[in-house]
Amino acid sequence: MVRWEPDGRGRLEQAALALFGERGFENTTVAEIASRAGLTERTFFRYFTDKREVLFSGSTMLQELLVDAVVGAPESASAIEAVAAGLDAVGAMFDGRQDHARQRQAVIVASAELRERELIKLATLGAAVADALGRRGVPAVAATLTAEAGMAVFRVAFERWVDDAGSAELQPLLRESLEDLRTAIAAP
Amino acid sequence: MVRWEPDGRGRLEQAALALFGERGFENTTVAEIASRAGLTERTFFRYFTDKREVLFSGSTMLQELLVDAVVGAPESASAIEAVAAGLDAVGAMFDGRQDHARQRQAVIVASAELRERELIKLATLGAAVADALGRRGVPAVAATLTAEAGMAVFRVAFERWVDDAGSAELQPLLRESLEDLRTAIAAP
DNA sequence: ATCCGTGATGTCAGTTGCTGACATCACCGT
DNA sequence: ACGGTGATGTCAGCAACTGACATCACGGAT
Repeated sequence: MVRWEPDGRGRLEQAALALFGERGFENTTVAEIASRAGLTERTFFRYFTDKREVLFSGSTMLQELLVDAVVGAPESASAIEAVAAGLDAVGAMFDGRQDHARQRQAVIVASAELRERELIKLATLGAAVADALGRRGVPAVAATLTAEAGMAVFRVAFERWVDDAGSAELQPLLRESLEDLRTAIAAP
Repeated sequence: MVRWEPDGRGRLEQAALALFGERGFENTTVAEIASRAGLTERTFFRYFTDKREVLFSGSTMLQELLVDAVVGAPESASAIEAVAAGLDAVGAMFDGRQDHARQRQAVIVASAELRERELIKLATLGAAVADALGRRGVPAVAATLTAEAGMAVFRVAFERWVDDAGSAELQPLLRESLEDLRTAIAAP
C-alpha cells in the first residue's frame, strides 16, 4: 500500500474544475478543492502559486508547441506564415478536446479573475511568439505586431470553436479568421 | 471649516501612485495608501473595488472617447478606418501626459497583478470598440478582429511612446504601427 | 431657530487567499 | 538496520476584502 494516492496535482486540477463548475470560482474555497482531492490547503499552494493557476497548467505546453512550430517553419516562410504554421500546430493539438475545452471555458468566462489570468497567459504566449520571430530575423516591431495579430486570430477562432456546436475542428476556423483579419485591415 | 478635505478619491489615487513607485505594488498596503491620503482602509474600498483599480480610473474616459470617435466616424469610412479615427482621438488625448504615463507605466510593468488588470481593461476596450463597429453595421467576426487589431496597434504604439525618449507625440506612432501591421500580415 | 434626513467617513469583526517555519513518516539506497 | 529524502501536514500570521453598524457636519424643511 502506497503512502499517498498518486498524482496529487492532477487530482487538484480535476477537483477544482468540478467545483468551479458547480458553484463558480468565487464561491469555491481552496480548502474545499484540497479536501475533495484528499489533500490540504497548504499542499494546494505547493503545486499552484495561485487559486487561479489550477486551471492553466496546460499553457506551458501550448507555448512550447507554438514556439517550436514558429521556429521550425521553413526558412522561406514570412513572419505571418510562420505564425500561421504555429496556429496550425495548435489547432491540431485541440482535436478531440472540444468537450473539455468547453467546460473549462464556461468556468473562465464566468469569472472576471479567471478572464484576467487567461489574458495574461495569452499575452505571455504572444511575447514568446514575438521572441521566436525575432530569432528568425524579423525586426522587433514587426515581430510584436505579427505575434499580436496571431493571438487575436487565436482568440477569435477559439471562441467560435467553443461556442459553435457545428464545428468540430479548430484548425479551419483559425485559417478562416486569419483571412478575415487580412481583409478587415487591408488598406482601402 | 469643512468636515472633510475634498476629493478623497483623487487623494487616494495620488497616494497610491506615489507609494507604488517608491516601494512597489506588492510591498504597499492598502492601509498605508489610505493613511497617506488621510483616510481609512474601509474608505479606500468604497471608492475602489480593488487594490489595483486605484490605478485605472481613467480607463472609462478612454473608452468613451474611443467609442464616440468610432461611432462618429464618417459613414463612408470602413471598419478599420473608423478604428483609426478612434486611435487618432486617443492619441490626441495623451498629448502632454507623457510624464504621468511613464510613471504609471513603470509601476504597472513592474507588477504581474497590475499587468493582468491592464490587459483586461484593454480587452474591455476592444469589446466596446467591436460593439461600436457592430452599430455601424460591421458583421460580428470582422468587428471583433478589427477591434482586436486596433488594440494591438495601440499597445505597440503606446509602448514605443513610453519607452522612447525621442517621440513626444503618440499619434504618429499609432499611424505608423497600423501601417506596420498592414504590411506584416498582408498575404505574400 | 430647531430638527431631521443624508452622505461621507469611521469602527469592528469576520472570511479567505497566501506564506514561512517546522514536524512527520513511508520509502529507498547503502 | 539506518539515515536521507521528498511529499505531505500543522500552525501561526499577514493582508485583501466585506457586511453591519455608528458618527456627525451639513443643508433643507418646519
